[in-house]
Amino acid sequence: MRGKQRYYCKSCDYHFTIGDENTPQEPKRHHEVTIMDIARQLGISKSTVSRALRGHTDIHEGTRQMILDLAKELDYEPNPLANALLKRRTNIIGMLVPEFRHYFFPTIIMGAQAVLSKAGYNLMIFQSDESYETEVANVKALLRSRVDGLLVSITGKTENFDHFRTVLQKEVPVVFFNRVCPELDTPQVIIDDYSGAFQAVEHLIEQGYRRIAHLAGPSILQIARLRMQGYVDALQKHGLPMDESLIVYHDLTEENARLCARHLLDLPQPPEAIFAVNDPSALEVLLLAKKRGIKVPQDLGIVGFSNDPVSAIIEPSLSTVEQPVWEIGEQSAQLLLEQLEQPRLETKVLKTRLIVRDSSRRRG
Amino acid sequence: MRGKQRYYCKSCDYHFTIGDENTPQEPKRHHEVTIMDIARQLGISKSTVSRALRGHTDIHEGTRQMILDLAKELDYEPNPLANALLKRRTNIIGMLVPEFRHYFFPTIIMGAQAVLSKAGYNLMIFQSDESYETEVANVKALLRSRVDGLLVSITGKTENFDHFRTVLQKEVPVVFFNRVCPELDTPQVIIDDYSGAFQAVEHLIEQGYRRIAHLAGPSILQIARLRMQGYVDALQKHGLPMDESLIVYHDLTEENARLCARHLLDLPQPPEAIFAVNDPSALEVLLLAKKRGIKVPQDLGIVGFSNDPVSAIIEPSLSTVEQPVWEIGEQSAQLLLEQLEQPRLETKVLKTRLIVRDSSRRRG
DNA sequence: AAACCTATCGGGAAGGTTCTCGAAACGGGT
DNA sequence: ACCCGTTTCGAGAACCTTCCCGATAGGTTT
Repeated sequence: MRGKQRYYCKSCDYHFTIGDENTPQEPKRHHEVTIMDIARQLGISKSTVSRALRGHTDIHEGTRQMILDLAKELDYEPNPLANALLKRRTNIIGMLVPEFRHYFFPTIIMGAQAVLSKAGYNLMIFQSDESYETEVANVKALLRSRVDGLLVSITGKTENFDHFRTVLQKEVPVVFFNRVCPELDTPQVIIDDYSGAFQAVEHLIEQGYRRIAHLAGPSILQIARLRMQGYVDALQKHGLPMDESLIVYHDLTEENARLCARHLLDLPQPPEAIFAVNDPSALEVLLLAKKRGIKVPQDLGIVGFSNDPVSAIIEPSLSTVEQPVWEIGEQSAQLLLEQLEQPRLETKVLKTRLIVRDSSRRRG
Repeated sequence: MRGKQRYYCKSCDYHFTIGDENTPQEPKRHHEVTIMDIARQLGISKSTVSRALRGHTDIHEGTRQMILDLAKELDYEPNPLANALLKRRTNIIGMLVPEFRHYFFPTIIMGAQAVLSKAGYNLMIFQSDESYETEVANVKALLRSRVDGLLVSITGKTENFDHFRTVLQKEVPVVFFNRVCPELDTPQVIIDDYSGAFQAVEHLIEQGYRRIAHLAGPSILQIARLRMQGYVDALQKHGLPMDESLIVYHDLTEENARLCARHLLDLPQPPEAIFAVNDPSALEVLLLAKKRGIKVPQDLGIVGFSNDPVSAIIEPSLSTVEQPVWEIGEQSAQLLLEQLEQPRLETKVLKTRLIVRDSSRRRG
């Protein structure tokens, strides 16, 4: 069996036998080692090889060893394409994020990747760049690629969810994280945005700020609505009036955040403090205030959301609401893996924590 | 032809005909619309359908329309797995970066993705986390996934390149960018590190700094060696002595950068200025200096490399050498696409530009 | 009328794997 | 010597597509 003449094609890493049959079969033009090669050399069937490699039970121990040895010697790698075609499983997870310039989504991706690669899945990442059309196109592309599941954080402009309905119709599981979809029954990973925002605004009130503005996100996003609600309720709890003119919505792009910051500081009666929906936009406020010589925190208090690393090193350092970013990735991936086993609805809510820094501390 | 009774399985989005043959064939358990479905319903062969869909020529115009119409009606999507299996092309490009917490690599990825997705390729991204073992494992995983090509930036610890030799042996094209592999004949996208570093150090000298240290990268990396050489030559040109004790190497991790920064500032006779191999490490120096009350730029000049957005907003703002990050991604992808057509050696060198900011300006 | 040409289409293999079903082989019991 | 249960293995279909090679039909030419 094992003693046959084996040849090795150096240029392309291909092993083959000559005189196996009486036909001196020459090496095929392009050779990837397949289970058929192993079977031929061992004079057995491909079924047997497949079973041995797969660790199936009813295989003679000697035969299995022969196969395993030869497979290692030939450096055999199973072809995932053939497998995927047969099993309708690519072992690829699609991930869709709005952007990854800042630290937030990259970190989530890393968390997800850690979990998924341990489970034998690879990641295909797309970014919608806050464009609804791109998001739809990306979902389509992901579906075309036959990914096994989807990890999604939607854009700030996504109002129509038909593209995700298509996904669910094809029985491809979807887990939303951070920016979730409220009208679809899918598992989600979110944080307690409401209480995070509430704490942040209450903290500002405690520091003596009264006219507190909110640089909000697009109200179609749940995170934006919840943070807004936290803001509103905190004001109300402390008997402060809510001034509509102090609420300004932005679409989560950098330029737009800059515009909104200017709008707020240009107000005839500018706010004493600003609670921003995320750190990048809070940062825009902070930078503009610095440029104009507005004293932070004395004349303007600022609190952001998410604890971007920049917030700690900017001067004055930015108060913010920390959220477990890496863990969001992990949990989302974990949830998706469970969906792949058995679909069931589940929402994970992670905790936030207020980090008070210099941008909002003007007492004790 | 078209008038046959068609049924539609709502739960799984499957169209089928009954009474097509005399056997009332019921819908298969799991149904994805295939070209066979189209062929069956039209009473033609799958070859014809395939050709019509592929835009082949010798097909009757009427037939083609029928096929195209039905394909659209059934929402047919070609199965890329079957195609990939047959053509040995997955249309997936593997990308391997050391990390993507900072702005640098994410931006490169975005640039590459823009080019690749336009060309019909998808991206599979891995990060080695500055670990050689992870890099090797990732390359293997990418190869197992049968990617069509590789876009790689190596770790700071990669001395052995056998894993990339394996890739080339399998005739999978590789393009290195930023952190390239010197001993392999592959296309690369780099920047003029040498002159960038030279300018940076010369600028420090012009500002009157004399004892200039270099927080270097691992010397096995070409970028680190070139930047080091620029540093050395700039000193020499201006007749400054080179003090070995002022050169300290770090492995590009954050913790290690912090250690090295401390080491430099703890020196019995500390440097007057520090040129760092990249912005994140320059930032560590800056932060430590601030913490210790060392005046920047008066008592310590600092210049980084890469122009991370944080550098512009930190206080004092960080002088740095700008490089066209997005373009590195674009060009790498472009080069890889060319490799896929026809392998040929090419190295693209992009320009850098010194940006002088507050951390190094103490004159004029 | 026979031969030929062109336009259009079908059959079947290939790509690499897994899985079902069934078939040998072998040992032991009667 | 026959039957039966196990153990071990092989044949072939299926997954979905593309492509090569022929085949058929109709019309055209001689």
